[in-house]
Amino acid sequence: MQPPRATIKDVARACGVSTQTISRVLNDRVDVSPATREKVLAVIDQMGYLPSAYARGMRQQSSTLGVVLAGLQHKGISTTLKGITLEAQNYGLDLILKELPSFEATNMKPLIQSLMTQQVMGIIYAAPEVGDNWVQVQKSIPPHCPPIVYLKGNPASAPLSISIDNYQGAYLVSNHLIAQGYQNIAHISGPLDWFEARERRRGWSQALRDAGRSVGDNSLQEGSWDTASGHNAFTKLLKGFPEMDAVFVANDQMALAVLSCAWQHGLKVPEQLGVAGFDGISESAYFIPSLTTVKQDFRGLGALAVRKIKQLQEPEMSSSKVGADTTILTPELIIRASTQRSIERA
Amino acid sequence: MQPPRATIKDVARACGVSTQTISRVLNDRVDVSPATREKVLAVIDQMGYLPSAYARGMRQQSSTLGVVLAGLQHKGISTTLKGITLEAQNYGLDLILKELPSFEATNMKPLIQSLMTQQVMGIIYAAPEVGDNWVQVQKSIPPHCPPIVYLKGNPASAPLSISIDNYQGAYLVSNHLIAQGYQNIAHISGPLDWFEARERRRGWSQALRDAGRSVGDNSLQEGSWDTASGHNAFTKLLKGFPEMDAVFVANDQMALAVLSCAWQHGLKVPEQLGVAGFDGISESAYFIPSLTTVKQDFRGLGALAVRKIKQLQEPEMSSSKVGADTTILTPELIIRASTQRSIERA
DNA sequence: CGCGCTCGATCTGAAACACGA
DNA sequence: CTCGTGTTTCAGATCGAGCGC
Repeated sequence: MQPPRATIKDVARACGVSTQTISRVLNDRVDVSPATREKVLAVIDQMGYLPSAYARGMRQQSSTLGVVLAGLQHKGISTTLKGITLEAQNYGLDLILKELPSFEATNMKPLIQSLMTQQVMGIIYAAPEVGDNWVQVQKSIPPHCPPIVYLKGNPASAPLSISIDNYQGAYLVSNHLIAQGYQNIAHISGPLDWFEARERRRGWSQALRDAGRSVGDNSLQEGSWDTASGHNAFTKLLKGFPEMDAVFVANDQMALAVLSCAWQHGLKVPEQLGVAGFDGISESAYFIPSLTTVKQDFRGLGALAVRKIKQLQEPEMSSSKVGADTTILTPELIIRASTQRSIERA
Repeated sequence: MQPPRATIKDVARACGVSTQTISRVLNDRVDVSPATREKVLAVIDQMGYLPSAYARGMRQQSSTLGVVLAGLQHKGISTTLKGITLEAQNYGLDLILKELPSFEATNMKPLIQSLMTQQVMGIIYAAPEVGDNWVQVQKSIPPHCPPIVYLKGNPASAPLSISIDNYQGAYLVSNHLIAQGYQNIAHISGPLDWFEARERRRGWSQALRDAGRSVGDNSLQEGSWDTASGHNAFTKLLKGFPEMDAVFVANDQMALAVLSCAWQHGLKVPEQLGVAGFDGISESAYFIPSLTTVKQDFRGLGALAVRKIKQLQEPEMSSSKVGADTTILTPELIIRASTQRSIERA
């Protein structure tokens, strides 16, 4: 077999100095003579020595971040994670990832505990707020828990959170549909036990009411975010709300199914039916026709979360213990062909 | 401030036993009397004690997995990661994630070293094989490196690898286009410094040749996997290969752009133009028209990788040190409306 | 620059105890 | 009463690095 991995002692012996000197070189201290330092570095390189994070972690603050998320198959989640990984690497932080097996999973105590066992310096919680799982999370937080930054939930429910103004985005896009002259605007929502889904619905209904329109029960259908569910929901709307001439869909993936279904029924978009989505995934520019949507900066969201945790480590911050630190990002309306009946399609 | 976290000593003191007994309870040993065990568990729960993974890691084999990947924004990659996370949690493994900032990044030595510093038991390398970065990876592997399982690369280049038979998938779908009676079949490839892109192109050209067709330079355009690049590539094909009546696109996202562009030019799919993709992302069933594609089991790929590393830990395996352990998964052809000109579109 | 101690857990060897022969 | 046998427990050394002196 191969020899066990070299330790700091092996290096020390090979250099003819004490382990302390090696340690100093590793940590870039000044009190080592240039000659010794060079010699040590050479030996380290030659032996392929790497310090043990475990041993080191016993004496120092860890530089590991925990991330809890759910639904990696959704583009918004995976893009957020990309933002997190890149920013964490910028700051030299390691990252331990946990994924909830399903959105309904409420018992995350073991996940949080496992992260605490790893001595993480902070936790980014990017799983959606569904039903009462927020309560479950709160109950799962053990004493001595590192700071947790919550993404994409109800900003009111957590002390440290970053979210996107779903209400505002939905209001903007609904208003745009009204301005384009559409009369009967339906909504396909996300699962209504999701906070984000409820906010988007609220933006839609408020925009209609502010424009003096009535909001009937038959103009709303609930989806599950999945493309397939968009198909079902739209089919029901066609039956139950035949006067519909526009629909605001709670995410782009379901909007894709609406476009597909409308095409199969020979409905012309945007002439006979206006369609708008939410999320602003890059593919939406290539839907047929290109999709009007509300763009969220998922990547920026992830990066911001990392920076927030990093800030909490600064000594001056930890003392001031900001009671509530809530950031709300504003989404951006992107107008494309699927809602512009006045002009030629691009 | 709050008191520091409880250690095993605190628990021992509170129970009036030695730390050794606590340790035994934590590790589910048999040699603890039921009374003592219960008492200890109660105190642990009451104090909110959690063992430190660092201290533990100094004496035992770690149960942490390292994952290196690139391109989380691509659906295939994020789905693979989902497979990895869920399977790892099945086995009680922790997971440290590293993402290459770009596909071109070749200097991954620091990433691998950082993982080794964390004493990972194995590494899953799911970044694509691009250009000569394979050579770079090899050079970056320090001595005493834990086993590395490579996903999606050239199976020949790594001892431990899992990949999907891109050649076979491409051959199947190209053959299908031929069988449907399409005469002039173009290809939009991925970036040709990617192994996978070259394999798919090879499958396409071989299928054409086997059918007695010639393969001209003007029937091939290179994309970058991104939807936008599909648009460019297709525009060039329209100009340079006007007799084209079908196109095999190297991934679904670029195929979306082809459908979009064809629609803008008034080209009817599948009647005037057959279109097929690769990957089998769930949205492709809702493209207009629904897309024929080659489905890869990304999730299964990730799960398999975890199991493979797990296997290597079994003592009987490590001794037999299998020289080359290569798994090649077979992709599945999914025939949808975009290539079926004989029948009505669904 | 180095010695010796420390971090928090695990491992080793052996002690303390109960039991029946 | 002593001796083995087996169970339960403990004190002390130990892992690899960092820190004070």
